[in-house]
Amino acid sequence: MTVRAWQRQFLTSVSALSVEVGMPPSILRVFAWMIVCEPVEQSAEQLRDALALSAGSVSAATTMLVRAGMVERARRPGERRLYYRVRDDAWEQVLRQRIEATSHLRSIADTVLARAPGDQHRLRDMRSFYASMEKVLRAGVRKP
Amino acid sequence: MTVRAWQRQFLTSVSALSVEVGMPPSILRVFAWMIVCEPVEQSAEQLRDALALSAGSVSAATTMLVRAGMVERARRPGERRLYYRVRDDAWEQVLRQRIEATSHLRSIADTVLARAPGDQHRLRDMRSFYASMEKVLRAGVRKP
DNA sequence: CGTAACTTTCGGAGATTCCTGAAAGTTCAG
DNA sequence: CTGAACTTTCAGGAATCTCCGAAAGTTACG
Repeated sequence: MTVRAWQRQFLTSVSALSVEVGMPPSILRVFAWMIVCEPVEQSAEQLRDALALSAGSVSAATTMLVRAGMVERARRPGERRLYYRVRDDAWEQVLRQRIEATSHLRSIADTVLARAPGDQHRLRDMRSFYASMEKVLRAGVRKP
Repeated sequence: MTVRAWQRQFLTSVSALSVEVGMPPSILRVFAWMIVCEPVEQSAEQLRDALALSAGSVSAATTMLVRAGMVERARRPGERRLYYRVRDDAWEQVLRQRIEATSHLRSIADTVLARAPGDQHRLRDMRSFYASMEKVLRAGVRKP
């Protein structure tokens, strides 16, 4: 399996974001590869070869991506190998997680506001930011 | 300057997010403190005392927060000290940066799509996710 | 200017993270 | 049930990150 130039470019562009996304490069690389690989389904060994990762890293990455709902496993009858592919609703999962994270921030602000005396102008700003963000994102779920 | 229980709770809740936000705990703690501190304006020394940080860490944190547009410096005439306070438009800056990041992801997808042959169903999904995200966020800027 | 008050820079220690490679665990064909 | 193929777990090491503290740099008053 040879990695083409445009695929390599995609891999590096995406894994460069590992720090801002807060994910290990190897996991980002695996997911990026699964977006551009051919064929769509890849075995752990294919991932290992294409990305020059150890078997352990591939296992950790696939486990994590499956748990996050971005990737799904597929077994083929009469084969020991597992295959992985991007889920159709992968991006909905991403959105869901963002909503969750936003909601969490808002609830932190809520909780502390309930305990804090006085004006708390700055805290209220924070809460209304995340509240409106949350609303906007949830509205984005229902396809317009 | 004594840190109250509700303030401490806020500090820990926020700094617990350092890994998912992708920011050092100390910077997050400084920003969190600036949201709940009294008085609103704090000198570097006050930050140092309240958060038990070294002068160097406080300096790094304030520099970073000022550069990110979340915090502003204030000088007082006839005083050597610098004071810091949360900017009124701090959260607009956060939103702006999110839009930027989203737009960047979309443009990565765009660029690679232009170079990739064939169907690229998965890449197009990614692009349209970030494109619609971008649109939604930009709409969120104009206050409803 | 000189000095005192305050802030920033910078080298390095300590902690954490990420990845590898080997060993153990699973799964399926025979 | 046995053995081979494949996957997961885990300890360890390298690289990175984060923070501290001392020294250098700034700023404002006398």
